[in-house]
Amino acid sequence: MMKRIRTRYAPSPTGRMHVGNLRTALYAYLIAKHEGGDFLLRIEDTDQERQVEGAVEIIYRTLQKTGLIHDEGPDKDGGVGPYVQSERVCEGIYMKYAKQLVEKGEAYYCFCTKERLESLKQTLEGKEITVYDKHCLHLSPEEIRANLESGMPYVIRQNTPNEGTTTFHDELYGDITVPNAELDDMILIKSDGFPTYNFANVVDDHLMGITHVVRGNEYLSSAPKYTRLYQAFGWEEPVYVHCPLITDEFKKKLSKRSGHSSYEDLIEQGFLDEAVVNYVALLGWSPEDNDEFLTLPELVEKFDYRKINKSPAVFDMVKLRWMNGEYIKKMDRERYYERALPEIRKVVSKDLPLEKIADLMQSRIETFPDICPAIGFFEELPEYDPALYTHKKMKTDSEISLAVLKSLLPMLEKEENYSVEILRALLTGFTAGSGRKTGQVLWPLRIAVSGLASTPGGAYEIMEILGKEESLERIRRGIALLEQQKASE
RNA sequence: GGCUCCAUGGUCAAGUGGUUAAGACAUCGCCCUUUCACGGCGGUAACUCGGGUUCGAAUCCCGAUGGAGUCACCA
Repeated sequence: MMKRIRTRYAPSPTGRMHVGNLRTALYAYLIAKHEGGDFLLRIEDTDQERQVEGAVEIIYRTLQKTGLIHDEGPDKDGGVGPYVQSERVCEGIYMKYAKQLVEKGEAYYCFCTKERLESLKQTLEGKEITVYDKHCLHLSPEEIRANLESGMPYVIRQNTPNEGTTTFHDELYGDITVPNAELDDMILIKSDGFPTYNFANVVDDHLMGITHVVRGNEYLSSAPKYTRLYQAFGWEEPVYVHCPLITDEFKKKLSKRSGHSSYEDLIEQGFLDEAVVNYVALLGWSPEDNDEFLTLPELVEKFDYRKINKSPAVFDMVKLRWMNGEYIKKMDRERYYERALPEIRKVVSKDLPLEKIADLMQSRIETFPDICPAIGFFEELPEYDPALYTHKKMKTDSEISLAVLKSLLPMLEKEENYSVEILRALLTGFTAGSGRKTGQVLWPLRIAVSGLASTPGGAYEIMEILGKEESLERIRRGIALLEQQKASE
């Protein structure tokens, strides 16, 4: 009987969630849910200085919107709480376990000052590197007791031997062996009494019964330190799944600090939750049947972490945009209007049928803000060059255009119903009777009512939206423009 | 620089010893169309290199090269 799978997402509340984190959360969720397991949320707020107001709310909101619903967390007690590390600090959990390690000789008190640590620093290729020299490991028990009693600030460090190697197993990468000499004596408990991420993570994953640790590839090189911790405690190690990195176009790790978009930024830029989740799921994994469009339940069903790619993936905004466009096309009316109408209102203040403008745009946009630059001509006819009336392929020029518009005008003045159907019937009838090509009629007409070489929709749709009065006004202006041009020749 | 990981078109990504090396995005061309978009059809484009193992290697091994990650009282 297999143990019930438990995974967790353990963010630190430092702001918005960037897509790398989102993908890690998603994979953790999928791994658990694929097997009917539990997905927990744990807040890792052990860094007092990096706390950001409201960041926890962002985490809740993001998980909610993306559908990654946790089974246990600060707001849903599953019996292994608290689920916020600062609260666990208050319960003395980490200190208790750290002292256990000190007693076993697996960790030790360190009283080194910032200045001394600074002197250990060396620079390699512009990067600052500090390797602790185990100075305090050699303190006598008396010295340690005296230091503690005098209230001297201290940290607790892991004691890693300088000889031998440590091996851990990752589901994707296999066995990875690292020389122990490479493993720094990392700090377990900071001088403010809080644990470091490294320590709290191991303790909590164990205490919360996490079976599969899902995290980013950037933790691969510190993983052996965690293994040593598990061994020091005598605890069973979880299954590790290190997800490949998501990078920018220069193949650098995506990070908040370099100003890469967060999930919330993307939503603000007009992307849909489902599209972002869908796209991000495909960065490092693909379904067997090759169908790229997957809902969250479908992902749960099809996801197999053994098939996650090992190499990093470039975040391709162009493909995300395409996928978002596909999602927009498939949106039902109501939901689409909800997002599209506010965009349209940014540009159109006149009393026009906004839903019709929205309908016109649905198959033409990839993100919602794409709407704005395309519909300005509805609000106001732009100044345009009469040369637009000349189009070789349409077999039309300013002379033909002028003639067509002039003969169209009285007919259109008589018509009251400016619906697409009626206009089409009217115009096709005219075209047939005039002996002209369709393009020779509709091209000039569309230019006149839009002033643009390319528009969403054709002349019928535009005129329906503009209505009779405005359409006629624009046609008259077109005629005037063409006559003016003719006169100046 | 040490350590570790990675290596199929510009990008994502199938492929686990024998394939004409899938598919998607992008790109280019054609068709459809009153323009644009949608849609349809088609094209260009890849196994980093060098050694092995094997009848046979994108696939296994070694090396080189390249890229990335990491080396905090941050997570």
